[in-house]
Amino acid sequence: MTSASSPGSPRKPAWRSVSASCGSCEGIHMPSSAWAEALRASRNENTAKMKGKLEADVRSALIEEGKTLKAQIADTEEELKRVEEEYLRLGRTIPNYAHPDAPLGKDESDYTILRHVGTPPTFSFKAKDHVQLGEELDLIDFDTATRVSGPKFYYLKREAVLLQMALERYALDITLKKGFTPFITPDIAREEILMGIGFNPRGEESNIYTIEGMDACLVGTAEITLGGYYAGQVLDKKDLPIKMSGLSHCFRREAGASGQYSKGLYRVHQFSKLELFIYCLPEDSERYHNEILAIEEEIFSGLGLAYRVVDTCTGDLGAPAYRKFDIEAWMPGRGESGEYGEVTSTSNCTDYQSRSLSIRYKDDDGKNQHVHMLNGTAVALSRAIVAILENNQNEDGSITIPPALVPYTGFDTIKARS
RNA sequence: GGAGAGAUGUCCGAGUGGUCGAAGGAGACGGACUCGAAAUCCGUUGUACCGCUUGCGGUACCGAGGGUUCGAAUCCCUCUCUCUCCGCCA
Repeated sequence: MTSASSPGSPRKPAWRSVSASCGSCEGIHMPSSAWAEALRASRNENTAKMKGKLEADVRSALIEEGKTLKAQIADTEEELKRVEEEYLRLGRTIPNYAHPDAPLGKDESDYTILRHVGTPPTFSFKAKDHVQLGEELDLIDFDTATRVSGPKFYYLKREAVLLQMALERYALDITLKKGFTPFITPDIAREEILMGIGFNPRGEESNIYTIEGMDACLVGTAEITLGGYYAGQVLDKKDLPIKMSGLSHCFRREAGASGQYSKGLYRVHQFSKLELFIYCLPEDSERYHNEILAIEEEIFSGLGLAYRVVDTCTGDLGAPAYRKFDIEAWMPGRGESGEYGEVTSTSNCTDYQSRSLSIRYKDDDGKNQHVHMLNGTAVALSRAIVAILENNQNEDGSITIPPALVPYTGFDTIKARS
């Protein structure tokens, strides 16, 4: 399903955590559409015979023939529609290939750590987690949000509001310097777009909120709205790459997710995120994947946070992803005495999404080819706030603002409340 | 939200049931004329998919989706968008 510009062979879908086949369905689908086309050709031929003046009995014979054809076409098209739906449904269960260098493995424990950057801070006192910090400094109110909206919602208050906005602008400015066009996207998208990007909006395990009475969902990420932007279009080769940087709210059902590792702001139903998205030529996608990762690293190292870069294993890749890198920032309040927690994720989806969304460009021979599509987190605000609060806490209960954010916040410390 | 008008190819624009993939014009490209250019004249010029294959054949596409009919750009229904007027609103 893809062409990789990399040594070695792409990992076959067999290495993924799913199995699927629609070969048998294809064997029915192709002949059906050819037969429907042949019948339509007969109908058009029949129609063409009736153009001039005709004897009455010749005309009525042709009309009778047309009626027969009409019935056959109706039957065939009904069958074709049924087969086509099944074909597409099965097709969506087939994941992308995986990059030859992606680590082979079954689940998230089989990742490869590519590098560690920065040193986790040490504290001469017992470090608090962001939930406690947020409460003591009156920055985050989970309890009221639970009463007003439900569990896993939160109010940001006071300096936390300014901190979030500062982070947004700090990250946006970096992406602007890298040539990304800024967007604020809709927070709702049609189901067909969700499915084209590779999300399943329906079903028990879906992480997506659907909207009653509409064929639309709340987006879980701006990847959906940025990736849907050019759905159905043929792009000019000279306009590639297209680099977008989109801010949106993100809504996730997170059914069943709870416990120590999901506490506080780490896993919530609603957060804001600045997402990077690139449409490019197939031969360039690997290079741009590394570029997105480099921007993510620049954003997080610029905040003075220690992090590691993870190369996700084949079994833990989402269906559209050919390769995925995560950045995990050190979070002192996580686990017993601090652990790494995911703050960004960037995927090269090659032509997987562009095939289902039909996003193409005209190559030098005038043939339409599918573009490659990549996405990555610039900054997920809620998780960045977790990392900043926990890493920059002081013994007196105050929080030091990372110097890179001070021009945006206008203050350098969140003072302890007495 | 209410009333009315509209949506046709790169653009403008004709087309109210079969001879329409679609007149005419503009633009673009090729050619003639010219030392060259302009003007003029002649010709070519939509997209996607499929099959043989460098040309031809087939199918689909006149805002989108459904319907009527042997046959739909054309008739009917629904929706979307644009314009005008009224109402409402950040």
